This record gives sequence, C-alpha cells and structure tokens, in this order.
Amino acid sequence: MKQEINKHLESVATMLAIPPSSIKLDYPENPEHGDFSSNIAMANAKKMGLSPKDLAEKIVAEFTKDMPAAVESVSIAGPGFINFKVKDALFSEEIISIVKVGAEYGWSDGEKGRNAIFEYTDPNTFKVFHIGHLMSNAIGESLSRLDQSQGAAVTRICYPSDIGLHIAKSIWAMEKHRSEIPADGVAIQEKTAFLGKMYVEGVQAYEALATNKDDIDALNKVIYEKSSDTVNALYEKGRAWSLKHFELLYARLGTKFDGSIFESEMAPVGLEITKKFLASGVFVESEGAVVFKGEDHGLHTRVFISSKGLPTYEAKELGLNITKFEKYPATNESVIVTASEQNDYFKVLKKVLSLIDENIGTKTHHIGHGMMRFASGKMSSRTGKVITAEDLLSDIREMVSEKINGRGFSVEEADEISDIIAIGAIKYTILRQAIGGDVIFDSAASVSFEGDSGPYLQYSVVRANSVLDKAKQEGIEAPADAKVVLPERVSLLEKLITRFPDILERARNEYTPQHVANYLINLAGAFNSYYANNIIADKNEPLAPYRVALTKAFVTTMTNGLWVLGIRVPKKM
RNA sequence: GCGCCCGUGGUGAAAUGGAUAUCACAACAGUCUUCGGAACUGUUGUUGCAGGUUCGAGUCCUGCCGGGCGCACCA
Repeated sequence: MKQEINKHLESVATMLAIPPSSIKLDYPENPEHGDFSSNIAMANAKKMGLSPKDLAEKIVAEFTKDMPAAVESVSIAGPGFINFKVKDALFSEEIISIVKVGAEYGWSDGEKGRNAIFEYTDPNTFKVFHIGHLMSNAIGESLSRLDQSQGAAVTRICYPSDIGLHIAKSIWAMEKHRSEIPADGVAIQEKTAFLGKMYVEGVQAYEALATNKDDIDALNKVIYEKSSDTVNALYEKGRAWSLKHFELLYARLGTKFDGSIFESEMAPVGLEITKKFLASGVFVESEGAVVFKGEDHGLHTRVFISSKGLPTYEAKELGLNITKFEKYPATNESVIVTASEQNDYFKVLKKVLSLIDENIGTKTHHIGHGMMRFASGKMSSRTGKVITAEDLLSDIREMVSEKINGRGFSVEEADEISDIIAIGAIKYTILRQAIGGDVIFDSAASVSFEGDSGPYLQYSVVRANSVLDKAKQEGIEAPADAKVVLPERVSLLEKLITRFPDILERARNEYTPQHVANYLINLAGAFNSYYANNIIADKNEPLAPYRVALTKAFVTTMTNGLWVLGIRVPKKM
C-alpha cells in the first residue's frame, strides 16, 4: 500500500513539476495524523513561490482526482503536511496474507548479490572474555543478521589474539606460578580465570620494574620465534584453554563463525606486506621502527614494525584485512566491529589499505561501539577490574532461575530457559541503544526483566503462543483467505506488524539494530494491549479466526525481529 | 595542547531537519471472577548555555561550559 501511494504521488508531482525525488512517505508519530504522511509541500513550496498550504492543496486536489484504491482519505494538517489514511480492510487483509507467508515474513532479497564479511568479538587468548566482548558479539551478530535478512551473503569471522606482548605478560607470570597451573581435569572456566589472573600480574610486573619489562620483552620475542620448548608448552596449553572456552561461549550466544583467522598467522603476513610497501614508500623508517606517517593525512602516526623487528597490532591488522579479500574474493564489503576507542586507529588502517589497494580500502568499514562502563569508571582487563561474560551470565541466570522456580520445569528445561532469557536480557540491553554509545552496567540488576527489556519481548511471544495453543484446542483456525469476518476498525497492532519489512530495510541500510529493538518494544506493547482488550480464543466470537491470524502474524513478526537481534524465544518461561 | 565523539524528565535511553519530543525504570493512582500479572490503564516531570542557518532545529553551523576516547613501538 505504501508503494501504491508513493507511485501515485510521484505522478502527481511530475504533473505539477515537482521533482519526484523529493517525495518521502513517513509514518507519522501520532497515529491520529494518518497512516502515512508527506512533507513534499513544505519542502518545495518556496522554490515554487507558493505557501506550503497552497501547494499542499494543489497536490491534494490532483491526488484525489484519481484516488488509489487503498486510500480512504487525504488531508492537510499543521504547517502543510499531507496525511493519508488507508482503508482498514487493507490492513486486516494484509495480516491474513502474512500468516500465509509464514516464517519468511520481513525477509527481502533487496541486498542479493552483496557479499559481506563481518569480523567481531575478537577475544584475546590468555585474557578473560569480558562483557566488552559480549557487546562486540551482540552487535556484530545483529548487523550480520540484518544483512542476511535482506538477502546478502554473509561470512562471519573471528580474529582471536594469540600472539603479542599481552601473552608474554601472562606466560611470564605462569612461569612464576608453575605449581598453581590447573590440572587437565578442572573446569575450563577455572583454567581461563587462572590465565586472567596471570595476565594481571604480568601487567603489574611489567610496569613496576624495568628488569621485568626487559624480561617480558625478551620472552615476547621467544614466543614469536618459538625458540623455547618449555615456553611453547605453556603457550600451547593456555591458547588451547582459551579457544575452547571461546567456543563454548559462542555456542551459548548463538554465533556460528565461518572461520577464524589468528593473529599469530597474520604476524608474518603483516610483516611481509609492511616491508614490501616500505620499499614503495607507503611506510618510512623512523627511530629504528617502521611507521606510517599519519600526519601527512591529518591522522596519527602509527608504528607497524617495532624497533625490535616485531610486527605490531597495526601490521597484523593490515595483513588480516588483505587476507580477508584473498580468502573471500567475492567480498564487496568488509565490516569490522570493535570498541570505539579504536576509531582513530582504524582511520589510519583504512588510509593505509587505500594506499596499498584502493579497492580494499573503500570496501573496508569499521564500526566502533561504545563501552561497558561501571558507575566507578572504565572497565579494564589490565587491572583485573572486569566483569567476565561468565560472571554476568551466571548472575542473571540466577535471577531468572528464582523467577521460574516452582513452575514445574525439569532441571534441563529450567537450565535452557534461564540461559535463553539471560542472554536475551543482556543482548537487548546492548542493542536497544545506538551502537556508538556507552552502556552503563552498574550491576547485574541493571538488566531488567520488565518494560523495555528482552524478557518482556520473549514473554509476549510465549504468551501469544500459549493463546494459539488454546485456540487449537478450541478448534479455531486462522483463515486461508480474507473471506472471513474482519474487524471494522483495525488496531495499532495490525499497523505495526505491516511496517516490519520497512523497519528491517532501514535498520540494515543504516546499520542501526536499535531501530529494530525500539520497534519490537512498541510491537509487544501493542500486542499486550490488544490481548488485554480482546479475547482471542473464544469459539463464540465471529472474529475469532481473524484474531488467531493476527496473533500468528504477531508471533512471526516478533520471532523474526528477535532473530535479527540474535535473541531466541523459549517455548515456555 | 591537537583530533574525534557525547551532553534529552530523578535514572537509563529513543527520535531519516518535521506536527503536541517517544519509551522504560522510579514515584503516585488505578484495572482484572478472563486465553500466562515478566501484563494493562492513567498522573507528575526533559532537549547544558549563548548566538546563527531554515518555512521548521534535540538534530546542521559558530562560540562557551561539562564529560569520554585517542594521539610512536600495548591490542
């Protein structure tokens, strides 16, 4: 129906010599203003030497000469908005067709032919997987699913850090605490917690004493060169522990990476590329290091090869982002999700990529997300002042368990439900706001179960499904076509459901999952309100089949929307 | 010091340059003999300051005040 109005408005505009490109159909914030509105008159009035109202009147006069079938009325309001009211029957007919479309509803092939790589989460071996990684994961997963929902081919990759000074710091401390290294049989969480502790100790030692610093720097070189068997053994052990732990977390969070590229693999690659382009002048030598002179481009200067001859993070990332295009040649967009503290750094990287390969440079995009904060300040894995993903998950699971206690779930059921709800609550808290902003995590208690929350959304679906079960028992079926009793007036619920494809398209174009989150909250509210005012599964109600269809359409829309956010829906809760 | 980002009710957030700034939490007042109360309905209360651009500014521009992040061998 939107297209129908849009098309007609376009031909009207052409007739009045208004550029059709200036047409924009919006959903008015206040539903009383109508189903669609356009600011075309206000935007063009001045150019045409008319007042906005006069122009609006001309447009409306022309528009109503041959009124599209979908439109009930057109009116002018406020400073010159043109508001369109769509016939209610169109909404209810569309609801029935959505039920037929089923699980596909909202998906489109508008981005078919796009091949996008998403790199996100990027945890560090030998360090804890903290809530910052959770944040990157939630955002990257959601962005990739948005692309997928619009028909793009998506490749998800992870770039775990398994080489570098931070690892030398951990191993240095491990050597000091050999007797405390966890045995093979202990839980993986305990092993990685031990690594985290070693890292903190290594950091403190590195900063405390110059001799420690020298030792750790030397150890770093040993690790790069794999020149000591005892060091290699510790390295392999710790690396394996971390990676195993990551796999478990990804599975819980619902991320399936298509591949991992390791920092250690990229070290020689980055080194080689940097040297090659040192020769061609992209990089220069300075104080014994190889650097990129960012100042020449209004950016920071960054070191790519250290004066000790080791590739820095910069060189390794360079290798990574070139390797991505070698491994996946069809790629036309490569998205990297990291914390926004790296924004300036990624501007440098993008510049270097452009200088090396224009094509790769233009196709690579960095998205910086905000940070997880405490009231007390920034979280830091260097000082051990972190909330680990594991801690947060178990705290919230605990709260969920208490809530569902006594509802007759088996231990396994309760376990699964708690996990789905806990993860939904965390992901929603991250995705409901703009990606660039910080998320304040005062305590686990800040993850709410009510109102503007993931569990509220999940609950609305569970409840709707429960109603559908009852309808089934009563023998009420959703109609196969629109030849049933339809409501005279349609509610906000119908109108919101039909907007879903538009919402997804916009959220994908702008990479703004919060638009989906925001929409879903309104949608859930509309359903809960509908539910409170209408009995859906009532055999004696002539509208019952339609209401069942509406409930089904709601379940599909909400489930698909939650999928985009990476949030699962439990069967019961 | 330079650069980038951000200041929205008591709190946390939303708002492709559009209409009366939206939502949740908290507070207060209600609803339900109901298909799941993690619900629904209502009340109170908000764009840091000063200019400018625009038919129209939370949004764009300038200055100020306040905060965050980044600026050479960490990632």
